[in-house]
Amino acid sequence: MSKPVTLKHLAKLLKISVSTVNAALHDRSDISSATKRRVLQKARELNYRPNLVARSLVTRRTQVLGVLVPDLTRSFFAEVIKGIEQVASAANYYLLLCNTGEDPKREDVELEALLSKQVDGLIVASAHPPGSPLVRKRLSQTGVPFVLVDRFFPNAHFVGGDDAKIGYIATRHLLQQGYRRIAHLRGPKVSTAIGRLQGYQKAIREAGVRVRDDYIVEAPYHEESGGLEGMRKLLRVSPQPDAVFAASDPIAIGALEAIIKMGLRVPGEIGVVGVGNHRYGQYLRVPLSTVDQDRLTIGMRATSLLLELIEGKQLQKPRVVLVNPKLVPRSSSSRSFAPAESPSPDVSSRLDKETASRQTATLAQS
Amino acid sequence: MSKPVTLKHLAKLLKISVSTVNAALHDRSDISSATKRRVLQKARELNYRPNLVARSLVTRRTQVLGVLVPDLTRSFFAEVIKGIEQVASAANYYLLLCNTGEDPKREDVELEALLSKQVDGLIVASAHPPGSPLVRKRLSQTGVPFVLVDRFFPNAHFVGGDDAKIGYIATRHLLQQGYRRIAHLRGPKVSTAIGRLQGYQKAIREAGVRVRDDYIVEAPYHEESGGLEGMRKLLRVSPQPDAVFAASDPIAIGALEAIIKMGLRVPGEIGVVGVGNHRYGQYLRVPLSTVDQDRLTIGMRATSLLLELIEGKQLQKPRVVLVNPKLVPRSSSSRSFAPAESPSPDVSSRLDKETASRQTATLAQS
DNA sequence: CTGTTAGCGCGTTCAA
DNA sequence: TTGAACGCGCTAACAG
Repeated sequence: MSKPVTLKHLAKLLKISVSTVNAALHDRSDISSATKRRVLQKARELNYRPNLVARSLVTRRTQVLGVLVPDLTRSFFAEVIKGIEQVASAANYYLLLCNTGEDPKREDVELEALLSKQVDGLIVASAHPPGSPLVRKRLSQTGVPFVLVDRFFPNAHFVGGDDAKIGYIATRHLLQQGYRRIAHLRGPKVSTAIGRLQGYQKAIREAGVRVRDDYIVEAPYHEESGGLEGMRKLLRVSPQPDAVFAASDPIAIGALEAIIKMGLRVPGEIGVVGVGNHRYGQYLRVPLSTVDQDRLTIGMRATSLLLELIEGKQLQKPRVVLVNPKLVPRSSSSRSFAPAESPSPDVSSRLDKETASRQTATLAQS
Repeated sequence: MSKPVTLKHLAKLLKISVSTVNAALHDRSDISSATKRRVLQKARELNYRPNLVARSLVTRRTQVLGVLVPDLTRSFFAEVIKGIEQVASAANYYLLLCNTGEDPKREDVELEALLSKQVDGLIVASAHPPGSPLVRKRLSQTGVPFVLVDRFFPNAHFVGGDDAKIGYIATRHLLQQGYRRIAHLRGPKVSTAIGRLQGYQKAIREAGVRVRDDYIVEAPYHEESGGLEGMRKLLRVSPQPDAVFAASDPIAIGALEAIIKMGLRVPGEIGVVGVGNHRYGQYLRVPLSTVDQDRLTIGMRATSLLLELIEGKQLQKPRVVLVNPKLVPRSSSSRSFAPAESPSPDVSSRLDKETASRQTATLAQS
C-alpha cells in the first residue's frame, strides 16, 4: 500500500532529473542508451506505472471515448458496443460507458459528466425524440467530436442501419411470398421505427396495394409482451391480415406467440418477419425470418469515423453512413419453400433474384 | 471551438481569486451569498464545466471503476454490467469498460491500462484459468480495491452464482421428474463449470445412481454448435441418456437441436435443463427449463461491495457472496405436469416441496 | 469572508 | 546529452 511510484521517485533514486527519466521512458533519441537502460531497469524494478491522469492534464487528451446508449442489455446495443470496442481498443482508446435508460434527461446529465471527464469524442444513440434540438442545442456546442448511431438526427455525423430499406425488403419479401394483407407492428417514435414504416409503406404501394391505417399498430421495441398485444389487436381487424412485418425481433416473437395461441399457423395462415437477426431467432417455435443489420459494423464504422474526426479530419458536410441490411428468410415467412434453414435457389421466383442482386449492393453508402 | 472556460477565466472576469470562485462553486459556507450568486451566474453564462481530470490529479480520485469482462455481448455479462452500472451511477461513479475476449494476456494488458488511468476500483470476470496466480501475482499488489465476479479465485472478494447449487438443483429436478440416466454437458475449464459439475455429481450420487464419466461431455459455454455436437456424442452412448443438464442455455439450445433433429421427443424421451434463464428460453421450439442466476443482482452486489472497499472499509477475510439460484421449470423437463408456464402446486411431489423451501433460503450468504 | 501559495504527476520548453 | 523551470486546471492549506 505504499505510494505509487512517480517519475520524481525514479529521478531521485537514479540521481538524475525528472525530465531525463521521462525522456528515457519515452525512448527519445537524445538520451544515452546507458541511462536509458538504467531508467528502464529501475522502472520495471519498482513497477513504475505512468499516471495517465496527469498526462492527460497536460496533453489535453484522455484516450477515452464516451458512449451513451439507452440500454446495453439489448443485443443490438451490446453488439454495437462490441464493434466500438474493437476499433477503439485497436487504436488505444478506452470506453466510458453510460446507460441512459431511454431517458433524455438522464442522457443530458451523463453527457455533461462525460464532457467534464474530458472524453476525446462521443458516440451517442440518443434517447431524445426526433425533432429535438439535440444536435443544435447540445452536442454541437460542446466542441467535442461526436458521431450519432442508430437514432438519426439531422446535421450530424451518423452511422446506422438503412431503416427505409429494412422496411422495404422485409415487406417486399412478404409480397413475394404471396402475402397480400400485410400488417406492420411498428416501433416507438424514434427514427428507426419511422424509417421502417416508410419502407413498409413504399413496398405496399409499389405492389399496388392500399396502405391501411388499421394495419399499423405500435409496440415497444424491446418487449415481447408489446408485440403480443399489438398482434392481438391486428388479428381482430377485418379483413384479418395474412402477414405482419414487425419492427424488431422481440416484437416479432411476441407476435408469433399471439398468433400461435390463437391457433393460427405460421407461415401457412400468417407470415412473420422481424428485424435484427437475433441470435436465437432460428431456434424459436417457428424459425423467424428477419432482416440483419450488421450491428458490429455499425459500431466499427462509427468509431472509425469518430477517430478520424478526433485526429482532426475536417468534413464539410455531416457524413451519413447507412449500413446495408440483408434479408434472412426462414420458416416464419416461407410459403414458397420448405421450412429449411436456407432456400434452394431453384425454387426462387424472378422477384427473388431481383432482390438478391439488390442485396449485393455496396455495404455502405456515404 | 474557443478554449474551455476555466476557474481562472471566471476569476479574471469577476476580478476575484481562483480559490474564491472555486469555493463559491462548491457552495462552501464561508463565501458571501452575494459573490456566490455572481460566480454561479457567470459560470452558467459562460457554460463553465469543471475539468475533472485536473480535479482527479489532486484528489487522487477519478470516480471511475474499471470493468473487465470476457465478452459483453453475452447476455450474462451484459446483465451483470447493467447491475454494475445501476449501483455505480447512483453513487456517481462511471465505468471504463474492457472486453478481454477470454484472452488472459489481453486481460493483463487492459488491467495495466486501467490502473494507469487511475480507476478507483476494479470489477473483474477473469479469463485466467483456475489455479492461475491471478490474485496473488497481479490484482492484489496493485493496491486498488477489486472484486471478482462470476469466475472464482481464492483469496479475493467474490460475487457470483452458487454454481454447485445450480448444478445440484438442476439435476435434482430432473431426478424428481423421473429421469434416471442423466448426462451433463459441462462448460469449459472455469470455476463456474467446475462448480456446476460438482453439483451435478452430488445430486446423482445422493440419488443412489452411479456417476458415469461417459455421460459427461464438454462444450463451449456460448456456442450452440458446441451443445449440438456434445449432445450428438451423448446420444451415441449406450445406454442412451434420458436427460441432460446443460451448463448454459446456449449449450442447452444446441442440445435441443441435436435431440429434435434425431427425432427424439422432449421432454418425453429426453429431458433438458439449462442455466441462465435466457430471455428467449420460453420461446424456443420446446420452452427451456433453466436455472436463473439473478445476474443483475450479481453486478449490483459486486459494486456495492467494491464501493465499500473504496470508501475504506477493511475486511479481515475475503468476502464471498453467492447469489442464490432459482429453478425455472418449463416444458423441456416436465414429465410430471402439462407444458404450461408454471406448475400447479397440487401436482408437485414431496421432493418438490423440499426444493421449494430450499429456494426461499437467504438471497446470498457471506 | 477572501486571497496567496503550494502542489498533484507529467510534458515541454529552453539553457547549460 | 541532461537539467531546471514552468504550466496544465484544480484543491487545500494558511494568512490576512
